[in-house]
Amino acid sequence: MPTAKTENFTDQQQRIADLAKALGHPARVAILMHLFKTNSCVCGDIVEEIPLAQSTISQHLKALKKVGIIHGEVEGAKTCYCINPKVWQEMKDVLGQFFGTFTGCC
Amino acid sequence: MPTAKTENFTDQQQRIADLAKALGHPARVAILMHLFKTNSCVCGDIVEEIPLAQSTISQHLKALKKVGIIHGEVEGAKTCYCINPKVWQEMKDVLGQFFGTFTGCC
DNA sequence: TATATTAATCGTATTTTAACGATGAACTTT
DNA sequence: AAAGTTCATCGTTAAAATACGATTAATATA
Repeated sequence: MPTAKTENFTDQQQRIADLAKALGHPARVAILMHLFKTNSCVCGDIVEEIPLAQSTISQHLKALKKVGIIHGEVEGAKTCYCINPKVWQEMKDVLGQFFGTFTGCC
Repeated sequence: MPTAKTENFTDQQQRIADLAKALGHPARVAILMHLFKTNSCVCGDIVEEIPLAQSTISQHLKALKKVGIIHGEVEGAKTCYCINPKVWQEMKDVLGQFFGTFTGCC
Protein backbone atom coordinates (compact mmCIF):
# COMPACT_ATOMS: atom_id res chain seq x y z
CA MET A 1 0.00 0.00 0.00
CA PRO A 2 1.80 3.05 -1.33
CA THR A 3 1.66 5.28 1.70
CA ALA A 4 2.23 9.01 1.94
CA LYS A 5 5.88 9.71 1.51
CA THR A 6 6.07 13.35 2.44
CA GLU A 7 6.70 12.29 6.01
CA ASN A 8 9.74 10.16 5.51
CA PHE A 9 11.78 12.20 3.10
CA THR A 10 13.16 15.69 2.86
CA ASP A 11 11.56 18.36 0.73
CA GLN A 12 14.60 18.27 -1.49
CA GLN A 13 14.34 14.55 -2.04
CA GLN A 14 10.67 14.89 -2.76
CA ARG A 15 11.20 17.72 -5.21
CA ILE A 16 13.92 15.88 -7.08
CA ALA A 17 11.67 12.85 -7.31
CA ASP A 18 8.69 14.88 -8.49
CA LEU A 19 10.68 16.63 -11.19
CA ALA A 20 12.29 13.41 -12.34
CA LYS A 21 9.01 11.57 -12.34
CA ALA A 22 7.57 14.20 -14.66
CA LEU A 23 10.25 13.25 -17.17
CA GLY A 24 9.67 9.58 -16.51
CA HIS A 25 7.55 8.82 -19.53
CA PRO A 26 8.66 8.93 -23.16
CA ALA A 27 5.49 10.71 -24.20
CA ARG A 28 6.23 13.56 -21.84
CA VAL A 29 9.81 13.71 -23.04
CA ALA A 30 8.50 13.84 -26.60
CA ILE A 31 6.08 16.61 -25.70
CA LEU A 32 8.87 18.68 -24.21
CA MET A 33 11.10 18.06 -27.21
CA HIS A 34 8.32 19.25 -29.42
CA LEU A 35 8.00 22.39 -27.37
CA PHE A 36 11.74 22.93 -27.80
CA LYS A 37 11.58 22.60 -31.55
CA THR A 38 8.73 24.97 -32.07
CA ASN A 39 10.39 27.38 -29.77
CA SER A 40 7.52 29.70 -29.79
CA CYS A 41 4.68 28.38 -27.72
CA VAL A 42 2.69 25.68 -29.34
CA CYS A 43 -0.84 24.48 -29.04
CA GLY A 44 -2.62 21.18 -29.25
CA ASP A 45 -1.06 20.13 -32.51
CA ILE A 46 1.08 18.11 -30.16
CA VAL A 47 -1.61 15.54 -30.67
CA GLU A 48 -0.67 15.42 -34.36
CA GLU A 49 2.94 14.72 -33.51
CA ILE A 50 2.50 12.01 -30.95
CA PRO A 51 0.56 8.82 -31.64
CA LEU A 52 -1.66 8.96 -28.59
CA ALA A 53 -5.25 9.93 -28.07
CA GLN A 54 -6.10 13.54 -27.40
CA SER A 55 -7.27 12.76 -23.90
CA THR A 56 -4.05 10.96 -23.14
CA ILE A 57 -1.94 13.87 -24.31
CA SER A 58 -4.08 16.13 -22.18
CA GLN A 59 -3.32 13.95 -19.18
CA HIS A 60 0.41 14.13 -19.82
CA LEU A 61 0.20 17.88 -20.21
CA LYS A 62 -1.56 18.00 -16.88
CA ALA A 63 1.24 16.02 -15.27
CA LEU A 64 3.83 18.42 -16.64
CA LYS A 65 1.76 21.37 -15.50
CA LYS A 66 1.43 19.91 -12.02
CA VAL A 67 5.16 20.14 -11.31
CA GLY A 68 5.28 23.47 -13.05
CA ILE A 69 7.50 22.57 -15.98
CA ILE A 70 4.96 23.83 -18.48
CA HIS A 71 2.26 26.35 -18.44
CA GLY A 72 -0.88 26.58 -20.56
CA GLU A 73 -2.55 29.70 -21.73
CA VAL A 74 -6.01 29.71 -23.22
CA GLU A 75 -6.16 31.52 -26.54
CA GLY A 76 -9.67 31.39 -27.76
CA ALA A 77 -10.67 27.84 -28.38
CA LYS A 78 -7.07 26.69 -28.34
CA THR A 79 -4.63 26.37 -25.53
CA CYS A 80 -1.04 27.41 -25.93
CA TYR A 81 1.54 25.52 -23.95
CA CYS A 82 5.01 26.62 -23.22
CA ILE A 83 7.84 25.74 -20.94
CA ASN A 84 8.12 27.69 -17.74
CA PRO A 85 11.70 28.98 -17.91
CA LYS A 86 11.82 29.55 -14.18
CA VAL A 87 10.96 25.96 -13.33
CA TRP A 88 13.12 24.64 -16.14
CA GLN A 89 16.01 26.50 -14.60
CA GLU A 90 15.10 25.18 -11.18
CA MET A 91 15.15 21.67 -12.58
CA LYS A 92 18.52 22.26 -14.17
CA ASP A 93 19.83 23.55 -10.87
CA VAL A 94 18.27 20.99 -8.58
CA LEU A 95 19.05 17.96 -10.68
CA GLY A 96 22.39 19.33 -11.85
CA GLN A 97 23.43 19.78 -8.28
CA PHE A 98 22.23 16.30 -7.47
CA PHE A 99 24.20 14.84 -10.34
CA GLY A 100 27.25 16.75 -9.28
CA THR A 101 27.14 15.44 -5.75
CA PHE A 102 28.62 12.20 -6.88
CA THR A 103 32.11 12.66 -8.14
CA GLY A 104 33.23 9.09 -8.27
CA CYS A 105 34.48 6.22 -6.23
CA CYS A 106 34.73 2.44 -6.58
CA MET B 1 -4.07 -0.10 -20.83
CA PRO B 2 -0.47 1.06 -20.72
CA THR B 3 0.76 -0.35 -23.99
CA ALA B 4 4.29 -0.98 -25.15
CA LYS B 5 5.93 2.33 -25.84
CA THR B 6 9.12 1.26 -27.51
CA GLU B 7 7.34 1.49 -30.81
CA ASN B 8 6.21 5.07 -30.70
CA PHE B 9 9.23 6.84 -29.32
CA THR B 10 12.88 7.16 -30.11
CA ASP B 11 15.55 5.29 -28.19
CA GLN B 12 16.76 8.59 -26.84
CA GLN B 13 13.34 9.53 -25.54
CA GLN B 14 12.97 6.12 -23.99
CA ARG B 15 16.37 6.27 -22.33
CA ILE B 16 15.78 9.72 -20.90
CA ALA B 17 12.44 8.52 -19.54
CA ASP B 18 13.94 5.37 -18.04
CA LEU B 19 16.73 7.25 -16.31
CA ALA B 20 14.38 9.92 -15.03
CA LYS B 21 11.90 7.38 -13.84
CA ALA B 22 14.58 5.70 -11.79
CA LEU B 23 14.98 8.98 -9.90
CA GLY B 24 11.23 9.39 -9.68
CA HIS B 25 10.78 8.18 -6.15
CA PRO B 26 12.06 9.88 -3.00
CA ALA B 27 13.23 6.59 -1.55
CA ARG B 28 15.51 6.01 -4.51
CA VAL B 29 16.80 9.55 -4.31
CA ALA B 30 17.49 8.98 -0.63
CA ILE B 31 19.28 5.73 -1.39
CA LEU B 32 21.52 7.46 -3.91
CA MET B 33 22.23 10.31 -1.51
CA HIS B 34 23.22 7.78 1.08
CA LEU B 35 25.57 6.17 -1.39
CA PHE B 36 27.10 9.60 -2.03
CA LYS B 37 27.69 10.27 1.64
CA THR B 38 29.36 7.00 2.38
CA ASN B 39 31.45 7.39 -0.68
CA SER B 40 32.93 4.02 -0.37
CA CYS B 41 30.48 1.38 -1.38
CA VAL B 42 27.87 0.63 1.19
CA CYS B 43 25.76 -2.37 2.00
CA GLY B 44 22.32 -3.04 3.33
CA ASP B 45 22.56 -0.63 6.20
CA ILE B 46 20.59 1.51 3.83
CA VAL B 47 17.67 -0.18 5.49
CA GLU B 48 18.71 1.43 8.77
CA GLU B 49 18.70 4.86 7.18
CA ILE B 50 15.42 4.74 5.36
CA PRO B 51 12.14 4.00 7.08
CA LEU B 52 10.97 1.29 4.74
CA ALA B 53 10.87 -2.48 4.99
CA GLN B 54 13.88 -4.47 3.89
CA SER B 55 11.99 -6.01 1.03
CA THR B 56 10.89 -2.60 -0.18
CA ILE B 57 14.42 -1.25 -0.16
CA SER B 58 15.51 -4.34 -2.02
CA GLN B 59 12.89 -3.59 -4.66
CA HIS B 60 14.10 -0.01 -5.05
CA LEU B 61 17.67 -1.21 -5.34
CA LYS B 62 16.55 -3.54 -8.06
CA ALA B 63 14.95 -0.66 -9.93
CA LEU B 64 18.16 1.34 -9.75
CA LYS B 65 20.14 -1.68 -10.86
CA LYS B 66 17.83 -2.23 -13.79
CA VAL B 67 18.74 1.07 -15.46
CA GLY B 68 22.35 0.54 -14.46
CA ILE B 69 22.76 3.45 -12.09
CA ILE B 70 23.97 1.20 -9.31
CA HIS B 71 25.68 -2.08 -9.13
CA GLY B 72 25.67 -4.67 -6.37
CA GLU B 73 28.48 -6.92 -5.39
CA VAL B 74 28.01 -9.87 -3.08
CA GLU B 75 30.49 -9.87 -0.23
CA GLY B 76 29.82 -12.87 1.87
CA ALA B 77 26.38 -12.66 3.36
CA LYS B 78 26.15 -8.98 2.60
CA THR B 79 25.77 -7.13 -0.64
CA CYS B 80 27.72 -4.03 -1.37
CA TYR B 81 26.12 -1.43 -3.55
CA CYS B 82 27.79 1.35 -5.36
CA ILE B 83 27.08 3.81 -8.08
CA ASN B 84 28.16 2.89 -11.56
CA PRO B 85 30.24 5.90 -12.55
CA LYS B 86 29.87 5.12 -16.23
CA VAL B 87 26.10 5.19 -16.12
CA TRP B 88 26.08 8.13 -13.77
CA GLN B 89 28.12 10.03 -16.32
CA GLU B 90 25.79 8.89 -19.07
CA MET B 91 22.87 10.22 -17.08
CA LYS B 92 24.63 13.52 -16.56
CA ASP B 93 25.30 13.74 -20.28
CA VAL B 94 21.96 12.59 -21.55
CA LEU B 95 19.84 14.60 -19.16
CA GLY B 96 22.22 17.54 -19.16
CA GLN B 97 21.99 17.73 -22.90
CA PHE B 98 18.23 17.46 -22.71
CA PHE B 99 18.05 20.27 -20.19
CA GLY B 100 20.33 22.38 -22.35
CA THR B 101 18.16 21.99 -25.41
CA PHE B 102 15.76 24.53 -24.09
CA THR B 103 17.35 27.92 -23.86
CA GLY B 104 14.29 30.03 -23.33
CA CYS B 105 11.44 31.63 -25.12
CA CYS B 106 8.01 33.03 -24.24
C1' DT C 1 26.60 -28.87 13.21
C1' DA C 2 23.10 -25.71 14.78
C1' DT C 3 21.88 -20.97 14.92
C1' DA C 4 21.92 -16.37 13.37
C1' DT C 5 22.36 -12.77 9.85
C1' DT C 6 21.78 -10.91 5.33
C1' DA C 7 19.32 -9.97 1.39
C1' DA C 8 16.70 -11.58 -2.59
C1' DT C 9 12.40 -13.28 -4.00
C1' DC C 10 7.42 -14.63 -3.55
C1' DG C 11 2.73 -13.64 -2.71
C1' DT C 12 -0.48 -10.20 -1.87
C1' DA C 13 -2.97 -5.77 -1.25
C1' DT C 14 -3.42 -1.07 -2.53
C1' DT C 15 -2.49 2.90 -5.18
C1' DT C 16 -1.09 5.21 -9.03
C1' DT C 17 -0.25 5.46 -14.17
C1' DA C 18 -1.54 5.14 -18.58
C1' DA C 19 -4.63 4.59 -22.12
C1' DC C 20 -9.05 5.13 -24.43
C1' DG C 21 -13.73 6.78 -25.82
C1' DA C 22 -17.40 9.76 -24.59
C1' DT C 23 -19.05 13.88 -22.89
C1' DG C 24 -19.25 18.77 -22.12
C1' DA C 25 -17.83 23.61 -21.96
C1' DA C 26 -16.00 27.39 -24.47
C1' DC C 27 -14.98 29.62 -28.37
C1' DT C 28 -15.24 30.05 -33.83
C1' DT C 29 -17.13 29.90 -37.98
C1' DT C 30 -20.81 29.57 -41.08
C1' DA D 1 -28.57 30.83 -34.30
C1' DA D 2 -26.49 26.51 -35.80
C1' DA D 3 -22.69 23.75 -36.66
C1' DG D 4 -17.92 22.89 -36.02
C1' DT D 5 -13.28 23.11 -33.24
C1' DT D 6 -10.62 22.57 -29.43
C1' DC D 7 -9.46 20.69 -25.27
C1' DA D 8 -10.38 19.43 -20.38
C1' DT D 9 -12.68 16.20 -17.69
C1' DC D 10 -15.27 11.84 -16.58
C1' DG D 11 -15.66 6.99 -16.42
C1' DT D 12 -13.49 2.85 -17.23
C1' DT D 13 -9.98 -0.62 -17.82
C1' DA D 14 -5.52 -2.66 -17.57
C1' DA D 15 -1.01 -2.53 -16.11
C1' DA D 16 2.73 -1.06 -13.29
C1' DA D 17 4.47 0.73 -8.92
C1' DT D 18 4.73 0.59 -4.03
C1' DA D 19 4.56 -1.46 0.24
C1' DC D 20 4.55 -5.26 3.44
C1' DG D 21 5.31 -9.84 5.71
C1' DA D 22 6.87 -14.45 4.91
C1' DT D 23 9.94 -17.43 2.91
C1' DT D 24 14.30 -19.02 1.16
C1' DA D 25 19.13 -19.38 -0.04
C1' DA D 26 23.53 -18.09 1.26
C1' DT D 27 26.95 -17.03 4.41
C1' DA D 28 28.67 -16.35 9.06
C1' DT D 29 28.99 -17.34 13.85
C1' DA D 30 28.36 -19.96 18.08
